[in-house]
Amino acid sequence: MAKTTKKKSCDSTPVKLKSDPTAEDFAKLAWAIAHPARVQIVRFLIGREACMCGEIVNQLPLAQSTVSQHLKILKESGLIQGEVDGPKVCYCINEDRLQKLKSFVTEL
Amino acid sequence: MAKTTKKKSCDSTPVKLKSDPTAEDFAKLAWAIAHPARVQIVRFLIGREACMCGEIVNQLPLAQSTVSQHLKILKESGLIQGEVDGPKVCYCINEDRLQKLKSFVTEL
DNA sequence: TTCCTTTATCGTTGATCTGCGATCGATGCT
DNA sequence: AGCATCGATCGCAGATCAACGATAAAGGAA
Repeated sequence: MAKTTKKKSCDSTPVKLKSDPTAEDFAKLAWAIAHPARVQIVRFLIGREACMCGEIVNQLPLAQSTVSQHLKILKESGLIQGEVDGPKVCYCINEDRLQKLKSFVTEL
Repeated sequence: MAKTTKKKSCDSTPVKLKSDPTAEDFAKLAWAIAHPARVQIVRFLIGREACMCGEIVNQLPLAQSTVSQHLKILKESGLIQGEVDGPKVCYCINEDRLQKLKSFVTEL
């Protein structure tokens, strides 16, 4: 990806698009919620403050393994985090990361 | 399930999350900007108010066909719109749709 | 008309996502 | 110890994405 095949003219316009290092982070956060199930998971977690994985599974018409995958994606984006509590895992929102997403969008 | 297990605010709530139309719309908008190139395109268009496709192509290290694909995705999400102006196409932000995305995120 | 420019679309290749069942690891309980 | 439960991971299928080059379609200029 991004083999940087240079185009010909580079200064035909007075404004140049600066290479945004934030674009990648923005895209990553947006990607995390770019699926209806993950939107619902995030909303659910925000409304519940914290809950177990099994509870989330029960709220969605998806298999446990599928929900676990979505949770993994959300966790990798940093939007949520999970704490092992005995045999269970308690998930909750990462407020800092959520705020980051909000600022990215509002500053558009 | 629902075994009166005294967890921290983790009791069973008969709230169903399936078939949430707003979650789908939210996910669609999030998906539109879930790629660094599309983030940059959107930011660029917001800063420029309106510009031609070729101008966007010159700002990105991507082939013209690839950029056209991204523009198509953004157009399908409703986030941007293009007006045919002779042989060129003038793209601009759909403010209503952008506002919709912002409200979705801020209301998280 | 013929040519040039601008943009969209086609066709391909490889990578990634999504969904599921099955299974494994870890923990708690009896 | 043995067993049940919870959650993560594996492996497979099908679908979609991302990138490119090549080409088509549409309008302006010569």
